[in-house]
Amino acid sequence: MKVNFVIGATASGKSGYAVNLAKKLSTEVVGADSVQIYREFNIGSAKIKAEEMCGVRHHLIDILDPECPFSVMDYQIEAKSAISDIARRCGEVVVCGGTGFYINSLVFELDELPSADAAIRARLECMESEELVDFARAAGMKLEGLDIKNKRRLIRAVEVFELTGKELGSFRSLPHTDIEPVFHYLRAERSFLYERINARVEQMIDCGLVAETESILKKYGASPQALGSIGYRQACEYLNGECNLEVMTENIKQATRNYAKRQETWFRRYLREFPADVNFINI
RNA sequence: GCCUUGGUAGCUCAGUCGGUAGAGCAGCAGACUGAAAAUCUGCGUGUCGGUGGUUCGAUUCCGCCCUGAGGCA
Repeated sequence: MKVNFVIGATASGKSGYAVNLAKKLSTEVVGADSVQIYREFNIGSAKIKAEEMCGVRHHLIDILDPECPFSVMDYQIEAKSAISDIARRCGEVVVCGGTGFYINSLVFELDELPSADAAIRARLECMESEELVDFARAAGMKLEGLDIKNKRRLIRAVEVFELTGKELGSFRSLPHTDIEPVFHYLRAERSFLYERINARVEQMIDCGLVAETESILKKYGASPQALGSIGYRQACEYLNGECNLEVMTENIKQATRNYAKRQETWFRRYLREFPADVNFINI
């Protein structure tokens, strides 16, 4: 099954491009964005507005309440089902988003790993990285190939080992799914992209990012995982009195630029595996 | 005009009891299997403000000049 993926760094103009492409192909759009999944995270996630959809139906945007946990596996299940439904009705499919990890789950199968286990994570979270390494060794786990300085990954690896008795690396099979991707990669000079990001952050703040964050905090507390994402995290710091508005603005711009760079690193490497299936669009 | 204090990496600053210098951030490059807008890794030559002097050797000590900040008149 052929699927169009509209990808690129944040603020590269994916949403608008995807709407146009979907209109041309008489089809619908599936989001691939880990924050836009959530209702109420609108301004800070640069979620497409109803009027900007121009009548094109969008899937996997606004499907969850803020307090619901969500992971790539959940994404894969939901997105695959939406994709086959759209393919059956419209023929073509457009997926659009900047979460490379989610895109990946549609192109390569995820191995049958256990899901996150809150109790195990809570227990491991209390340890320092070095303690975790000793703990894993003592449990008989092999550590080669593991990024032992990355606590979050280390915890995941130990979690998988405790639940299955096998190393995370031993699951690595990653077969292709039945999706044949065609990538539309939006790209720009780094400095130009950074200017667009700076301008968009100013816009988000003018449009009420702080008020949006405050309202989410009021309704759900600080626990929603998306509150840790760019924009919301800094707005929380501001609301906690940790910085003033100007510092918050600069911090959001900075974090967004850093993120855009990480996205480009991901996509650059990723697209090397599909040299014949990439349509480069310079913005 | 005088006094004090600063001028070192793109930015904020450390340091060299005289042997030409290093952190954080930025920037760049990279990793990525159920938290991924997350998490983590690697990369540091710059007339040490200018110019004279002392010295084998000065960014470091001394003189003068330029310049920022504060104070006294």
